[in-house]
Amino acid sequence: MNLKQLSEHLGLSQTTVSRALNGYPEVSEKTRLRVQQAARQLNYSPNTRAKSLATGRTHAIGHVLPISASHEMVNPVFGDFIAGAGATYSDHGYEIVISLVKDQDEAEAYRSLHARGSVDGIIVHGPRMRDPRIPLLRELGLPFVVHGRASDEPDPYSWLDINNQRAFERATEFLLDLGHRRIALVNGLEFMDFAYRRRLGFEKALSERGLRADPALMRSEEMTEIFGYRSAREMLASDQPPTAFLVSSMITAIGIRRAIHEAGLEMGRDVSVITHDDDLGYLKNGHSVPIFTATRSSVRVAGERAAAMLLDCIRDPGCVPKTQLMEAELIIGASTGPAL
Amino acid sequence: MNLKQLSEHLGLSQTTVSRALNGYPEVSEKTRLRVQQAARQLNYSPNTRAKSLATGRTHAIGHVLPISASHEMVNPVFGDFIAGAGATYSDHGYEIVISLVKDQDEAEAYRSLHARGSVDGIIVHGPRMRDPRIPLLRELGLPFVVHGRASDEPDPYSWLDINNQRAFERATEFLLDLGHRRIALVNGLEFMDFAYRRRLGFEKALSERGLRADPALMRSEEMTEIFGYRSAREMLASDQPPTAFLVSSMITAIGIRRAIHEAGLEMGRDVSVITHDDDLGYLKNGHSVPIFTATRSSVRVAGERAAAMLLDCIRDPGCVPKTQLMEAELIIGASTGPAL
DNA sequence: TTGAAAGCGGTACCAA
DNA sequence: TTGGTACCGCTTTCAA
Repeated sequence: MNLKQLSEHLGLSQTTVSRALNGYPEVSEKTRLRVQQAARQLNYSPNTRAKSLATGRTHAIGHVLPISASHEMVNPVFGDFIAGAGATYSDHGYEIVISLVKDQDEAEAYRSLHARGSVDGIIVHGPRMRDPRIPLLRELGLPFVVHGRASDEPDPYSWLDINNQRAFERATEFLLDLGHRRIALVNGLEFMDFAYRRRLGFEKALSERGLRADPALMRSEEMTEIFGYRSAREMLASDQPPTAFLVSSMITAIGIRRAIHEAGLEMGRDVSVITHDDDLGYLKNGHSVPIFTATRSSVRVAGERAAAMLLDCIRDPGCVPKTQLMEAELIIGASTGPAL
Repeated sequence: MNLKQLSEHLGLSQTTVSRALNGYPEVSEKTRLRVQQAARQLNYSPNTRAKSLATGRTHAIGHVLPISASHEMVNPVFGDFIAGAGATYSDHGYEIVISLVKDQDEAEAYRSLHARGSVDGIIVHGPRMRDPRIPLLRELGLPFVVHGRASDEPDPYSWLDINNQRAFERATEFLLDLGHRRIALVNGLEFMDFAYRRRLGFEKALSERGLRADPALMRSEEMTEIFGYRSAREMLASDQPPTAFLVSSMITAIGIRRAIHEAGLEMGRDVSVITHDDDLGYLKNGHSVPIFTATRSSVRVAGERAAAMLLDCIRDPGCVPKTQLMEAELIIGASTGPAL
């Protein structure tokens, strides 16, 4: 059922039917009602492709995911982020288009997404400290919101970020308060902005107590499980093993748990582990309660908000860049969820 | 840059340029080369919306994710599945459209996706044992492949599934071999097909040793963390606590680990845990090695294959339904990844 | 081997 | 308040 068929069925012109369905004021209430009813009854939905060709709006948002050639896995927080964003989009009649792109030809992906006219706007995931995608998108004139930040980007742009620095600062302070002095930082690649900021927070907390970060206890790589396993195994085998681990990813934490286990140690008793992106934390010194920094539900909320920012920005093309910094829910000594 | 501009620039008709770019044989090699070069140079990409309006093909695949109103979280395996599917799609010039849908109005979502003409085919996620989506999609004539199966569906349809029954059967056998007799099954909702099959496997392994599943050790609910926590806490506090847990989701396993920890027990020493969907398993009886059923990378491969099946099915509209059963990589006593 | 022109299914301007 | 019609950017038939 298309517009032509519907209008013939009603004995009206396509114009009138289109107007009635899209809420234009110049159509009489009587006809509008008749048209709406018929549309519902005959199960008419306008063809999105035709609509976007005519209007120049696609009503679709692109999410471009860089996939590193080496491990090809998607960051697990992505699912929660997209769930939040998707809820906002569908409230406003937008679709999500996902583009998985090998990181070497990312710029090309944005260019082509724009040239082919398949999206009205873009959410940028996984920003680097200096990220060429930002000037590129600006040049293309394609509205975008960055999930995260690019510290070295001089010009303003819209972003929404978790306060990574503060989260790791607080987690470090917390471990210091418990008496830990040898705290390991198992971080992501530090050209990624979030990882850079997390290290800043870690170092800041230490230096404010007059301590210095020990390079032997700091690792930075792509956040795989094997990386966590190797890092923890090496550090635990050293002369001065860490008493606590601060970890950037739940996947990496799996490897760390395994190394701890293989070393004959017990988490929470012999070694403490705090993980970003929602995993169960284990603390020594009598603290058997879970610790998170950044829960899955807060990632979802981040998705909702980023999507709302982007839609605003699409609606008002002259809008000035907006920014939003969310504090991570660092839950210490509390429960993991509602109504426990 | 659109086709008209490009053709004017070349002094050719739109027809010829279109033919040259789409590999039609009737255009001379000389013009084809000239056209291709100009297209590259001027950064021309055909507008997807116009193209799909003209051809009736959208070159987009829909992935509809049912979101339960209660917890609104996306199953974490989805990210890996979509990564695999996306790789296959982009090799063939297809886009992914994600639709997040509250489970009550799912049927409507498929209808509208079809009526609005936004996809050429659909991957169905999270099938129930009897799933109304399958007859619906058949009726709509929209090509689809089910990720999973619907046991009660009488007519043939295309699916790709992990052998859930066999995976849980093997994991149960393994625990029985280690001497476990009180094994808990913490399962997903059993109207979901995968959960039903996992229980079958669990029960089969027990009954083949002349044992019967103890209802007190079997739970089935939506796979949240809190569900895992509560289930494990209750069972561990009973007169006859389990010595091992077989768990359907890495998220639920987080709650179980927490309950074990709070009970003053240690995983791998006092209690064994084996989790589906890639998490670290902890085994008592001297087995400190990791155990998985269904790794993240196998989920990725499942995505690749399901996508390939769907594309086949779109290319050949008269194709008969195809099916594919993948054995879960049940890794016991082996390493978690390559080159450990 | 090339081009003109009629769609694909809508929207939106202009006229009635 | 309604309808005719030109377009949006591409494909495809038919004619040259």
